[in-house]
Amino acid sequence: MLDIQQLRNTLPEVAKRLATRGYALDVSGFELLDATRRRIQMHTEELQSKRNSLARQIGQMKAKGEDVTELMKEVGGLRFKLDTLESELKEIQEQIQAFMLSVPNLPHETVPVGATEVDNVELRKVGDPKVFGFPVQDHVSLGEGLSQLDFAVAAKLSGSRFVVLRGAIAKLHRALAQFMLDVHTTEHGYTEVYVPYLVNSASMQGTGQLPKFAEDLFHVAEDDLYLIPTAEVPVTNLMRDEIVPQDCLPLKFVAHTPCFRREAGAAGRDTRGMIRQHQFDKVELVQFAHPDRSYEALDELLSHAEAILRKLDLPYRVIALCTGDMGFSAAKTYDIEVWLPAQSTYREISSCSNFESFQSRRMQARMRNSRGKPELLHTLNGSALAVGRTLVALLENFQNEDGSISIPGALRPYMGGLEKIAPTSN
RNA sequence: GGAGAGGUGCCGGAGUGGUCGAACGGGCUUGACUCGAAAUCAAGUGUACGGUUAUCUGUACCGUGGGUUCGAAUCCCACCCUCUCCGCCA
Repeated sequence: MLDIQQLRNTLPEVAKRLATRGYALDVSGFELLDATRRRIQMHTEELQSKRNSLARQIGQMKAKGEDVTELMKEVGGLRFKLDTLESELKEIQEQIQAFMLSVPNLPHETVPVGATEVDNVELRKVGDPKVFGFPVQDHVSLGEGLSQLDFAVAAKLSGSRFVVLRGAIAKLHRALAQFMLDVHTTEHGYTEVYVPYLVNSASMQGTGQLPKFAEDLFHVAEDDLYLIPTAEVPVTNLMRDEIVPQDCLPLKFVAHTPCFRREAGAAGRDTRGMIRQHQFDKVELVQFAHPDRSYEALDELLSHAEAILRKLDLPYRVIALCTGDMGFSAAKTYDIEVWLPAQSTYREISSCSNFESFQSRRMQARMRNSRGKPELLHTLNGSALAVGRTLVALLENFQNEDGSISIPGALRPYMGGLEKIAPTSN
């Protein structure tokens, strides 16, 4: 949520910046709404003030045993008018709140301006795509060839966009998550947290999934709880309605969780394989930063995600998303894309964003600043990494001609020393 | 799931219809004392939204949402959460 003061005071500039991400701010609609609100609010508060002072007088006079029928009559006359005004005020404030919740974040000034992903800017490529001396297979045929990746049985259990892993590949999947958690906690200074996978609507609103993106979420109607689409939701909401001392910043958390997404708008996209599933695991980094230092924190967080790919010897590139391609809540986003040889392309494996105060304003996540006043802090997060897609990348990049998979050195300690996954591996 | 207790400011904790935005204590800030610190003393210290603007001022907020009343932290209703006991249970 944007700062409503900023909207009032610099409406044309805000509209212009939002236009760069393809969002048409309803300027006149907002102006009308806000002007109406102001008029009703002033009128309401004036009458409330009058009522309060009369009520106070009645109390004082009654205490002295004086007659109050005149005053009672006067205050009674206010009542109907006040009831009407108060409900009008409430309604318009709800409208303004709904409006504010629907406006996306302002792009940071360093974000490249553009309409779609073709305008994204590649910042760097790291590692060279390996040249294979044989026809490469994709992860589906590799995994099914090893009888360790099973989409058919998953469809029987749950439908499309699910997978069952078996044997060494299931273990490799687990190893990846353990490895990532260990690197972030021991080398990058993150505190590991274990969090609920079901959250309430206030949490979803805090990070921006609600109210606009309900169709992307799995909702348990009976309990009005949502399955988390990313650990960002529960971990960021740890600080909802909290005020922390500024010297404890930055707060850095890492969590490994499953993520659940309905993929409602993705019909027909990435239907083959593990790229786009209803359920996948992710190791997520979340930082709460001082507002003056959140962009340093973003660079740092990005480097933490990259570190995993470097340690795994996976070729990747880093992309700065353009204004039109960024998510609703982000002020600036870097994507990391990993090389997938079977598709001869880079595919997203991480997304690292600074949300500035967009989420913290919704959540009222604050710090006490040097003047002793509460001030919104900045929130950041990034995948480090999406476990399922990392598994895909490993299978494809470390495949051998015989269909076996070599295991990168960094993961062998987590695989009981196993160097290669062959059809018989468990 | 059943029974009981409770949810108040940064924290602890008073407050059962009227000047309560809220006693008291702690914390924090500033000042005094001190070479400095501690201790002590004094003063200050909620959030949000308006109006006016270096000031001052109005309104709202005591788990959430309704209701009663001239007036609600205080009374009524519903819901949420926490704790204790019982039941159940990975």
